[in-house]
Amino acid sequence: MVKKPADPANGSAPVARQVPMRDFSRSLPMSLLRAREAVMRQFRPSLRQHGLTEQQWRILRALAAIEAVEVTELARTAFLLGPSLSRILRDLEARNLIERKTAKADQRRSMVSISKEGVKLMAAVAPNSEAIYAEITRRFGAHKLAELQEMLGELEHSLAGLGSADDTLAEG
Amino acid sequence: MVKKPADPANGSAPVARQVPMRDFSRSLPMSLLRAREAVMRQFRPSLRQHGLTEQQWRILRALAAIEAVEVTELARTAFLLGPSLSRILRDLEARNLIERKTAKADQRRSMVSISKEGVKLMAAVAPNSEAIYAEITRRFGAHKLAELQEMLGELEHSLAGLGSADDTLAEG
DNA sequence: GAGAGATGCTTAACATGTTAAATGAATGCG
DNA sequence: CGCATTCATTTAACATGTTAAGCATCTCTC
Repeated sequence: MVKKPADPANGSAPVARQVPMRDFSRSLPMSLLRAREAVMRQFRPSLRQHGLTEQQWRILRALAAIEAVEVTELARTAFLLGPSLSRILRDLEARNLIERKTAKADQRRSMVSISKEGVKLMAAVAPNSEAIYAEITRRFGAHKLAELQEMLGELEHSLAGLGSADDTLAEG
Repeated sequence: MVKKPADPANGSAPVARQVPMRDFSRSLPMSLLRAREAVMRQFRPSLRQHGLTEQQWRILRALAAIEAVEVTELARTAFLLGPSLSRILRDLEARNLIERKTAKADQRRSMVSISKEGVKLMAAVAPNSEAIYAEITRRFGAHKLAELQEMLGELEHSLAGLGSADDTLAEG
């Protein structure tokens, strides 16, 4: 089952290599994507057993650390866009894992907090998560892990304030 | 607009801190997610102007380097799951950016290749992408960028062969 | 060479990412 | 006060992530 090296007399397209670019698989976005997937692959099965998605878990974790937050701030904390968060909160509320009540001062704002049931669920999941994280740290090395996160933070920082406005960088 | 430090007489939930975990925002998955988002934010506007999503662009790039590939191998190369790829190929084919034909030897396999139009589109987008990548490299530093990718690769490697089977790591 | 199982791809169903528009409530200004 | 504007959140619409199921086709074995 070895592929033939080429076959220019194909009829369709000896098209390749006409658009020179970096090796695709070594681009920074791909490296980041693959690395993150490798990490998340470790957590997903455990979360799944508790009926939680990665994003739902992010929200519960964010909520566990505080009394209550506005939706907008929660979106920033959990790194989710408003519409995604809106849907997820609807579902989490239906499952009684969170509670919502509109703020007194400003009727537009909605204060979100984790429920008693939510806390129980977190208590059930957290040990697994911590164990998995510990294993990842052990395999990769605690020092290197800290170094990596440092670099990721710097990368983020060095790109801050670039893609905000509609610069004339595209479509000549 | 400063949040009150606490308000235990709230009625709902002085729930916080009952489930001790790492600081959420400093977890490895979050760091990777934020870093990748910071990078992709730079590319999306340019791609969007050409009516391409990030994933569609990945596929075209992967196809530009070869004559033709089977769908399964393309999925591996572009790091997409089968179902996602299937849908995207359907759309790209409808836009005449790719071509498909079933393999002679094995009727199950479908060989995918980029079309002439696809090549033209790539030629239009590639310069922008390269310019953006160059700017990112300039800002973050070429050396650090290489170092980062090296570490990401190591992370991936160190986690290879962990989350494959359904270990008894979860739900006691 | 016929049926059991494996393989390659697609479809289905549900959850999220992403952008635009809608809704409802606060704010500013005449 | 009346109304346009702004703001917080939700809804809508489309694309993708993710798992499971479906459908051909191929392979292997008897």
